[in-house]
Amino acid sequence: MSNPKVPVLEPDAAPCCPPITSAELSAEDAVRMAAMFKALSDPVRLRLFSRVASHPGGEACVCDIQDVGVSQPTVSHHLKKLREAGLLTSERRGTWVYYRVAPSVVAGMAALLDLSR
Amino acid sequence: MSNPKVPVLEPDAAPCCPPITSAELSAEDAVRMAAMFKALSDPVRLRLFSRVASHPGGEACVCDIQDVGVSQPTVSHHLKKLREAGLLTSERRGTWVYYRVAPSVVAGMAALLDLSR
DNA sequence: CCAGCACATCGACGCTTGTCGAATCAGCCG
DNA sequence: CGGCTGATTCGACAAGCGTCGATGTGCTGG
Repeated sequence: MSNPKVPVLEPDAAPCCPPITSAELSAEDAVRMAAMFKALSDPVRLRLFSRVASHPGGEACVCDIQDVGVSQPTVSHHLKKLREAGLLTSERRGTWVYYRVAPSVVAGMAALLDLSR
Repeated sequence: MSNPKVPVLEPDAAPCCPPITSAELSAEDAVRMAAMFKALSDPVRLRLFSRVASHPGGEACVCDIQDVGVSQPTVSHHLKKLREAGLLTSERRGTWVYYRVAPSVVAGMAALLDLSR
């Protein structure tokens, strides 16, 4: 729509939405948030995300996490999806590419699901 | 162990997983959690879920939330998906069917995404 | 008992998505 | 340079998903 190559969210940590119990989502917010949930809606992607998130130092090289039972191009494909959704960021350092989670974006999803507010 | 319709907010909150930063998900847990995220990965479903969650009294009749821009069978289809994922429960009372959120399940998803632990 | 409302199911149709092998790009080192 | 390893992109294909109209089911009221 507005911008074809920028992912769903920007770094500016705008938490999108209050807890889902306090008010219903607008159609636009629903589209944005659904895109993030969609990024985590595949078991392989969720495992990759989990491996990055739980990796010591907060980042992981592709070579460290790619053993999830699918081919290496498929891993790359899924990491791209997570990147495009704004949940992961990547950085090339020499031969390797390192991924880390985008904390604010994930925190926004968690806040949305927090029913105790 | 089966407590059919008690609106518990129980230690049943051990359904799946610790925060995703503490350890990587197993393949089985990834499948289970991915199914829940998938249920929220469609904008229409997310809006329906949002409307139920934010409805006064914690429950909503289909007729109150079905105006989300798609046909009535499609709404029914999406509510079924949310039910099958365990995120919503339904109960028929007379002519109407009321939906409400399953708090422990949603709390489990939120806890998984809680990066600050 | 029948008309009507609320909701669910069915069958069909496009579009999207996950997956793979092959090819390509990007650094490193001998 | 030339080969090697790590990672992404490409093209293709089957399966899955969202959507609809038509139809079915359950309940209420006349």
